[in-house]
Amino acid sequence: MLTDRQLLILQVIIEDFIHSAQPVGSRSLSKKDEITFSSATIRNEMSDLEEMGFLEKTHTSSGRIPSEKGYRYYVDHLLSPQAPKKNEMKLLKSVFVERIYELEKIVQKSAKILSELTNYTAIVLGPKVNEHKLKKIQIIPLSPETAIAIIITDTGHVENRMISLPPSFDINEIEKMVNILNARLVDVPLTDLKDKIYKEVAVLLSRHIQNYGSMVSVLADTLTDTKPEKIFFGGKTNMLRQPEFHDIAKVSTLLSMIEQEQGFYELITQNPTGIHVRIGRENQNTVLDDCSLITATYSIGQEQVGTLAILGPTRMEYSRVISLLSFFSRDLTTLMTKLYQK
Amino acid sequence: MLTDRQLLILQVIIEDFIHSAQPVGSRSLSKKDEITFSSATIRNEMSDLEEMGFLEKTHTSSGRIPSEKGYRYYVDHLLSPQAPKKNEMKLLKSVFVERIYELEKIVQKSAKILSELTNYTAIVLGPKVNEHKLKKIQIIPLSPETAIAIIITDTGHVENRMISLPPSFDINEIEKMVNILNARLVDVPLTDLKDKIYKEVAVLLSRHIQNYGSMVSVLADTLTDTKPEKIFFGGKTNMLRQPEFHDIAKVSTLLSMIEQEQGFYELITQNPTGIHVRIGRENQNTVLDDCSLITATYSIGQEQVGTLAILGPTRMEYSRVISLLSFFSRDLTTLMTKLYQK
DNA sequence: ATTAGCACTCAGAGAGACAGAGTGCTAACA
DNA sequence: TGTTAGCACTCTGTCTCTCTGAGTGCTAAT
Repeated sequence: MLTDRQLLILQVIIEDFIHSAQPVGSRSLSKKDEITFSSATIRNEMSDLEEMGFLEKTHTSSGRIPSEKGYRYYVDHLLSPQAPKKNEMKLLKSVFVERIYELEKIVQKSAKILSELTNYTAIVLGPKVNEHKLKKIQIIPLSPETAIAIIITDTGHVENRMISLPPSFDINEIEKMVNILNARLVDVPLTDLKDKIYKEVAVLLSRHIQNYGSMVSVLADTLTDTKPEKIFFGGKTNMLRQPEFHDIAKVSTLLSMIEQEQGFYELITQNPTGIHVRIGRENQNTVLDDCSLITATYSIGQEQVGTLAILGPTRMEYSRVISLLSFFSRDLTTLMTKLYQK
Repeated sequence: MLTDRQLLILQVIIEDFIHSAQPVGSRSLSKKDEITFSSATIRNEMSDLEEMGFLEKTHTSSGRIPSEKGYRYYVDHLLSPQAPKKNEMKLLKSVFVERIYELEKIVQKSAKILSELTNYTAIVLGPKVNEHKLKKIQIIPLSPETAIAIIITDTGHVENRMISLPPSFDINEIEKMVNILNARLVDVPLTDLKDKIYKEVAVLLSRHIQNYGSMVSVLADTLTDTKPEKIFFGGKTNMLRQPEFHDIAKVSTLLSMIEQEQGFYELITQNPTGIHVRIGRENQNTVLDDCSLITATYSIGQEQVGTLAILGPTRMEYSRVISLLSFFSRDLTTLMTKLYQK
């Protein structure tokens, strides 16, 4: 439906606009090497492209800027994947050379590097904790009424939570209880803990522990109230560098949304495996009307565990970001699989 | 050296400017209830105050704004402490009514509430971890080469770190080692751990564990590489709401500094106990030239453990913020003392 | 010592002019 | 018939000018 020439023009306009942030006019286009025809011809084609909804004008006699539909077409059909440059690769790999083991630290560092490399905001969804299996439970009494429960998963994730002991609870029975818990619950996925506690462990505890009743519910609550997967951000204020956000009123709601890290969980987990691009209003959130979000997933073995995302203006360097994300998610998957696959 | 009338004028100008963010003119001043003399008189006094360095003009025929020296004088001599309002008090107290036990969560919530109450950026320095004493060490093997070390302090702080086991290390000896460590190191302040490991524990380990040498250094490194006290922020983007920062160029370096949380540790730990105000260039940091920082300390028992701080424009509601901080730090001290004092 | 009055200053808003970059349309061209 | 040259037109951004309002500083009167 689009001629080759129209495709070329659309592509060049979008790529020009991505770098200049200025509406692109026919005359400046005609000067480019890849364009061999005159500005008048370009004007005609532009006019057609506008009619079809791929381009827009900011005012009657301005140059053209891509519409959301234009970006969408560009992303779907015109992208030329470009391998990251040497020095970019080096920076990417730097996440992996340091000997870091904790999942969360790797994830955090990833967010930092991705944001530095792109100059956009990086959002990385950490590993899904509750699909991991229990390695060990520890309960350490602090005072007659309080104790710390520590849960260690097979992926090296440690979570700890204060619990208040039931008043009737005999502190000396903690060790006994912990033994029972460990004997029964090791290798159980975190999601199944609650169930298992009520179904199996409660009975056991009742045999050995006095006043076990209230303790069971405290335990069950504590152990299953696992945090949702943690989100890490990098370059939260990078949006300020984009010329389209040089207006405080516009950027401030966006920045507070980013600061509070709210709503991003749903936003970046909507997509299945692979790389996905959501442009402007496709995000279904007025705050993000001028933003695009690119998401990629990473895995441990076959199991998808997390998401990488880059949030930038709709005028985003799609091909660069997509390449970076696809390289990075592949490397991250390799690393994670090596480190954590059973 | 300043007459009562000059003091009154200075105070009214500052308080007016704090609320309006506009230069204050003689005529608008003369209309205020507390001012009984004419605008011409005020002009004369203003001129004197300017000569003495307490006021400034933005241009030759503008109204006056306070200088740093003016704010300083105001903070030192003219502040009228005002008790927080009922609903503010209620919000303040809300940190304490929920049954949260972990120090860090209390601290984090404090930052949030302080920032919401003031509309400025709150910075809260968490408890000094390494002055706390070791309650328990756990080492849990994950794979033949890696294990997790978990350190629990008497204040309920849990830290965990992956360690890579020396290749020659026999995984079955971990339990033995942990027992030795716990027998020797419990109740030792975190700061003294390294010393104690080399001086006392190494000898013991050498008797019971093969290849103890490399393990000792791994342990010592791991256990003493404690993070510095953690800093929590609230309202990181609140600066955007201040009219003096309605210019992106001005605010963006400030915001990135806040985002990276860098440099604030030194900034807010400079002061001894009590409430301190640093105004504009007193902060010794060009990025903060237009900002003021108010710090307060809180304690557990007699031991000072942390700092609360509010970062705002130099045109800050000093008296309100100071009152809030002093109330809050007192309450926080009470709570922490009750919860954690031995 | 205080105040009224007046000349002066400056920022900010609004109007008009102008250059530059762009468009759309028409007519000529290959 | 598709392409191009040419021209009239449009809109933005910038500059300048003017005007107003809010302010000052100074002087003379109270």
